[in-house]
Formats: sequence, structure tokens, C-alpha cells
Amino acid sequence: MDTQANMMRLTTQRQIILEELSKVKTHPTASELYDMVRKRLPRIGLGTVYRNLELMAENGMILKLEVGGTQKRFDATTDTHYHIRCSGCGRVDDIDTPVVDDLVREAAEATSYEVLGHHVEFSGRCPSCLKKGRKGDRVQ
Amino acid sequence: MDTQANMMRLTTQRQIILEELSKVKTHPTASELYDMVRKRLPRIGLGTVYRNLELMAENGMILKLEVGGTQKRFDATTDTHYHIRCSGCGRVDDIDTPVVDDLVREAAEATSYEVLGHHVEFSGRCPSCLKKGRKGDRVQ
DNA sequence: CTGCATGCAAACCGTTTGCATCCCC
DNA sequence: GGGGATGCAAACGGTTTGCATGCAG
Repeated sequence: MDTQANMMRLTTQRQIILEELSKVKTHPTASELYDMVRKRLPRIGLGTVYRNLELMAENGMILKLEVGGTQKRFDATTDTHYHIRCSGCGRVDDIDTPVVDDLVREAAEATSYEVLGHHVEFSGRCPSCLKKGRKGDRVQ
Repeated sequence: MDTQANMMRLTTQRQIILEELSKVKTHPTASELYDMVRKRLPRIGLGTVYRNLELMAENGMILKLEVGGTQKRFDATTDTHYHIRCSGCGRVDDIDTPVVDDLVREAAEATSYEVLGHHVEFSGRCPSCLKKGRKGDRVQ
């Protein structure tokens, strides 16, 4: 009921933000995205990026990932899928694992909440952090 | 290898923070905990609370929940379990659902990461927010 | 006496917001 | 001409950190 309702204008900024986000398979933070977009729109403001990411997330055009770490990350792929986050460098990748809808059903039985969705986040170490050795564990 | 190694001193502050955290089944934020602890240790500093929560999380004595929302939450129960977060008020509760270890196995096969753990976070509306009606959806 | 832990306050960093201007309808 | 969108910069809120002091071993 929020999804297609209040359709917003597709301004140049919004379009380019969306394009840049769609272009990558990483899950950039707002300021990473800001840097990417700024190469094409040098005068864009950080605030505009935040505002539009928020708006597009509300309208279901993109996904706002509230994963671990300090910064929010964004994803142009909106259908439910799981993520894995590297505890070494904070990088987030998709995990190509079947979504377990049963989880929601089970949860619904186990709580007095109205269960609306779920997200699974794996944690681990990405290949390049593995290569760098087992030294530092702390990040972000 | 980090867990019991650098064992730290159990200062009064640490002990009381731990006690207060264990006392509740909610998953308090650092400043909620700060308020609770301050009733017993009026001169404690917020920094001390943060420092000690961080330390205890590193030593596996407590869990740092990096769930959605802006603030981190803490949990004295350290064995893996899932959570549900109210999109209305941000409250976080345990979900009494069997932990799906298969998830980790599947994930391990689907990625080049070294998979270390996982967390499932459900989202929904808590009883009291349901009661308050369906109006505002936005929070935190 | 020595060093880790604390209290305090300032710094930090990601995000949000107020406001004047701009641009599209 | 009017209303939403933008750029800019200041404000915000949660967390971290530097530093002088305190306290346990």
C-alpha cells in the first residue's frame, strides 16, 4: 500500500543513484554511493543521496540493509535473499541459498508479534581477508 | 582463542553491568543499561559502560546484537538464538525457534567465505504497537 | 609503585534536517 | 507561479577516545 502509491518523480539524481547502485553487486554504503554518483554529478550533495536512498527504499525500489557494522548498506535487488558479512573488512555479499519461508511460519507460532519478514545474515571471513592471514580480527 | 585468553579483571563496574544486563530479558541499548547501572553506581561514566560492554562482548561473556535500528543492543544470553524486532518501537525480543544449523552448512557451500556464524532477525509489530493501531509505521 | 580502569568531556562519524534556491509542471 | 527537489552547511545522536586521576595488586 506504500509501494506504488505515492509515486515520485524520477529526477536526474534519483535516476543516476539508482543506476549506479544497480551497476554493482557489492552493497555500497551511502557515502560509497555518493562517491560513485559524484563522478557523474559532481555537484550532488550527500544529503540528496541519503534522502533519495531513503525514499527509494520506502517505495520498494531498493533495499536498505540494516546489517551489522556501523553503516547502512543498500541493494538494488529487492527480492528476499540472504547476506554474508566479512568480519575482517565489513564487506557484504549475497549468499545464494534458498530462502526459508518456514522460518517465518515457525516464528509466527512462537511469538505474540505479528511477524512480517525476516533476514538472515551470516558472518565470516571473505577470501581476501583469509589470504591476508589470521592476524587482526577487529574491524568497523 | 580470544575467549578465555586475555582474562580481564572483574571490577565493580563490570560486575554490576553484567548483573544488570543478566537481570532483564529485554535487550537494552548501551544507554538504557547506563541508566540501570547508574542507580547503583551514580558516578559511573557512559564511556565506561561502552568500554566494558565491548570488552565483555569480545571475551564472549555477553552478546553484542548488531540488529536493525540505530543503536546496538546487548544480551547476556550467549548461545545462538534468534530475535524479532518491532518496527514500531524498536524493541527486540527473543524468538523461541529452533536454531537451523543447516543454514550455516548450506551457506558454506554457496560461498567462498569461511562461514563462522549466522543470525536470524525477524521483523514485525509487537503486541503493544499492534494495540496502538496501524497508523505510524516509521520509527528509528 | 605500576598499570590497568575509571570519570569526564571533547572529538568523531554516519545520518538527518533547515533553509534558500532551483527546476519542472 | 507553486511545490517538490536540490545543494549546502549546521545540527544530531550514538559511540569512541584522550587525559588526568584513582585504585587494586
